[in-house]
Amino acid sequence: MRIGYPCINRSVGCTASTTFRLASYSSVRLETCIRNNISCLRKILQFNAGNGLLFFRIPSGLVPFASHPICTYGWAGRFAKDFREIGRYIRENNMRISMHPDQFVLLNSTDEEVVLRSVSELKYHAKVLDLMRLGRDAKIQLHVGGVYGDKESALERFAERYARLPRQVRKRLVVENDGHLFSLSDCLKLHSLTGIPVLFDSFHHSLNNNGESMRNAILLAEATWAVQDGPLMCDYSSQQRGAKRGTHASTINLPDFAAFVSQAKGIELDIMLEIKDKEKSAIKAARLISEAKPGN
DNA sequence: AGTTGTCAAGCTAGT
DNA sequence: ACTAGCTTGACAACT
Repeated sequence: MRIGYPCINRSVGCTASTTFRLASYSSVRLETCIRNNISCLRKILQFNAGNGLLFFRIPSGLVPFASHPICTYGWAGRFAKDFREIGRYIRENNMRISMHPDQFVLLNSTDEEVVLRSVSELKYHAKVLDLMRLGRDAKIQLHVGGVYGDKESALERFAERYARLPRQVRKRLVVENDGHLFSLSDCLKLHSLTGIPVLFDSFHHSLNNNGESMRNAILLAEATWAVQDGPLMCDYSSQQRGAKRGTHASTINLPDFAAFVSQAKGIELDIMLEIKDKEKSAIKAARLISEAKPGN
């Protein structure tokens, strides 16, 4: 079981997703920005390795404007060697990687333009992982998208468009249950239509479910992952005490986390902690896991 | 130096 | 009609 956190590390003193305004775009500006982001990504991965955190979500903003028409700069060639080195570091340390395109990526939109932009953005995400030469277990996670007034046809549109995606994208794409529209059972329906693996978000599941127990839900999601896809990926968060329902906790509640892990007993999975204090909570969780392991 | 309006992109639910 | 929320605030113009 690998433990990780998404995108931002507040200890290393840099971010791997610095950006700039479209209005001030230039290839020089972009190159500088990418160089800084890549260098920070290295630092974060080293920090993670040193702290037993082997699961990380690479921010979508690593290469700003990568899928925008303004970007004609050959960043993939220019930074090919850097991506390869980072990929080697990831593999040598047995790390797991995910990416999560932002809310504008909607495969099932009723607007064809939105779909086209979404596919470009997905290709960019796949390109980053391919440049790192990561295996098929490095995943791109997406929500189903909007309902557009009819959930069944929204699911069908996703399935149709998934089938037509380039292989490089399709082999990495996984779908995640969300907290108010598409539940685990909706995602499982999508899996039966397409074969797409289902990334299980435990917090979303607690907000939006069809009565499945936590353990049963984990088992159902786990069954959608083929061997080549790697172990089941899970997003984990807990409710901030006293805050509005759906608010992520500011720091990890270890007893809650231990209870979740016990629900997954005997199931191989990697867990990403969507908790506001990021690596701080992840380190606590990873320590809990390694102390619980016999022989450690 | 610190504050604040705005930033490529979409949709839903709550107010 | 407007805004918060979503995987993640930060850029850049202004005071």
